[in-house]
Amino acid sequence: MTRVLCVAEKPSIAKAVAQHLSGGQYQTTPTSDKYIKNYTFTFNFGAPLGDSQVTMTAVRGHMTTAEFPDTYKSWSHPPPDSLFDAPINTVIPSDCKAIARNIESQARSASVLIIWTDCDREGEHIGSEIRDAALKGNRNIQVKRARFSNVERSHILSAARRLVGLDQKQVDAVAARIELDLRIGFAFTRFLTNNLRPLGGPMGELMISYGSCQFPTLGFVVDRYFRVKNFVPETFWSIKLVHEREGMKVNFNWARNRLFDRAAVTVIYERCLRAREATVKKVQEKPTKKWKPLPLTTVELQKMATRFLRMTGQQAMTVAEKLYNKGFISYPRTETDRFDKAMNLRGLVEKQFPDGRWGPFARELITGGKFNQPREGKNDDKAHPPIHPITYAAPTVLDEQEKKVYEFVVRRFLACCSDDAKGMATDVEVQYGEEMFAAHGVIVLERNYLDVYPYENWTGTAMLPKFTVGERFEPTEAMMTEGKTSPPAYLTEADLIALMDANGIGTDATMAEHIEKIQERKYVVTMPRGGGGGGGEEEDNEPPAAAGRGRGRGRGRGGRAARGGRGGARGGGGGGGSGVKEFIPTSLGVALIMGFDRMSFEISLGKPFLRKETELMMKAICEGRSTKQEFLQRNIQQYRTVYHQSSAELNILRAACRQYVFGNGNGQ
DNA sequence: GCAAGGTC
Repeated sequence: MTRVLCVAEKPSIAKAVAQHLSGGQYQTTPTSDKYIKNYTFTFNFGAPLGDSQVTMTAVRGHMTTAEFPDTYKSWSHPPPDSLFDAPINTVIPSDCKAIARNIESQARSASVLIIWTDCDREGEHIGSEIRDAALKGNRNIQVKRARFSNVERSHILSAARRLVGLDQKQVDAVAARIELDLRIGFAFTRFLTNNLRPLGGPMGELMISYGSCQFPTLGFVVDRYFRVKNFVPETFWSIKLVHEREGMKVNFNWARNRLFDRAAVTVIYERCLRAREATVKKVQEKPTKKWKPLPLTTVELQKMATRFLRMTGQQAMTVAEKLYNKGFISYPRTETDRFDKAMNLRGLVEKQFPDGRWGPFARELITGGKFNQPREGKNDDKAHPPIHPITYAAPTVLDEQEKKVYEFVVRRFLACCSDDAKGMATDVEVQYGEEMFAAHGVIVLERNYLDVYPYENWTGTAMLPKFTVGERFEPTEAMMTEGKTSPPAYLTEADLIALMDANGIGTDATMAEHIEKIQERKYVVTMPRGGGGGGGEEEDNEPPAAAGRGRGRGRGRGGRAARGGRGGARGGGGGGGSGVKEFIPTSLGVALIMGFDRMSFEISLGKPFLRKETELMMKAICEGRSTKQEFLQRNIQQYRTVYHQSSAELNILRAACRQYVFGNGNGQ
């Protein structure tokens, strides 16, 4: 019999795969790592391996770490820029030694190694770490890799019979990223801390770190801060048309919405009044629907948790991990928003029958024939399915936080397996003078998923009275109104996560960590939205992080929110008690970003472009269009130039710090 | 004392 060693990325996968391959007939042996067990069983891999004696074990994510030699311990000499070409050692940290030894010794008695890490880039690199540990124990071991994207029995069995090789290109791409992040992170952190310390104040004590993800994250917060601060309200005018019929008040919206020219609106308005009557030009009734949500990804979970569960993204992830480790929900780190067609979703819905809150809804899906296949998003990380409940967890076995997250995951899943909400939309268009006005109404006919998913509602739900094409009527009310544009709102955590996601900053597993990091470093603070400071509308000179703004959230896109009517911008739902927090940079955070922005290099460290480029170059390595050597040569050279230019223009950075942190001079 | 990425 062939002797085969299998290694997964985490203990839970090792167990699940062992279970499927052995049909439950396996033996368990503990290792010297408290989380990792070895499972032994027999399995027939088909040709060429055939009947095999298998040991299945795992690592716990990356097993090695990159570090500089001890001679580079000092922060001042050799100078930080020596880190751009210092040697790098890849070592196994002490808490991973037992894991490596286990693989090494198991490899001695095996002739084949099969790597069962996640099928993403990092997984491929972890696979290479496993390979290296195994080769240390057995130089002749044959290395194979299983490709699988979920732990369904049939999928695992077919993956075991279609083994492939490790993809060295992906391994190289990750190795290049690791090396670059280490060099630039350490070099710039030492540079900033050393050179800003003499300024005193907060810089005298704090560590000023730089990281390829934390700086762009800070950049987003600072960027929005300035868009709020520099916002200049503009006055606009509009025409409001109201008609009462059958006891209902119908608001017609002006097709031009609003104009920033008072005289023009006055002329148009007077023409409307002279026409006296409005004519109905179009009446359209058509079925409409509100789509059910997409299957749940990590990014979406974090966004929803910060909006509706009063948690930070980080807290939501910690709780989700606990639920995962207890076996209640699936793996919480995924980019996938489509379920594999082979998955037995009905079975998972049935598991929710016992619940008093959503059990009846789940039952209706299955026994009432209301089950619908979930929508399919465009993302598939080929490593994990969307987040979904695995088994039923009674409320008594969960703590308060776990209850909230579990409830959300279940409701989201049931919503996905339900049907879109359905309604009837009515559009009425009228001509008044030479201007067009329109009213829109919706009647909800079937709530469907909305019944189990309270995080959404179908607003704007209103019935319209009967109108007939060609009829004329004298509007009850026609008014010229004045309003002011209001500034965009500060970023919420959900906004920040969305920006990071869109710009490729961090991964689903690390975004929340970067957000924590820039708070820990005192680059940003959070404040309750609408709270603090009394929110004087005209004040514009408050220092960063000094006061919250009493503003409702803007409704428009592109930061141009408007509220019509005379009252101007007032409390549009952001009032106290919403629990939503917004991110505001500290004076230090502003100084760092502005300092780099004002220097004369092409791409500022505070912008997301460099990191995006890194991401693209990693892709290029994976696709064979570039190599690790080329990546490192180019990037290190680029950052070295930035480093030396930053040294040469240190006065600009220091001036920005004096300006924003101490309020001295204009910093130019 | 420094990064970002895995996972517990």
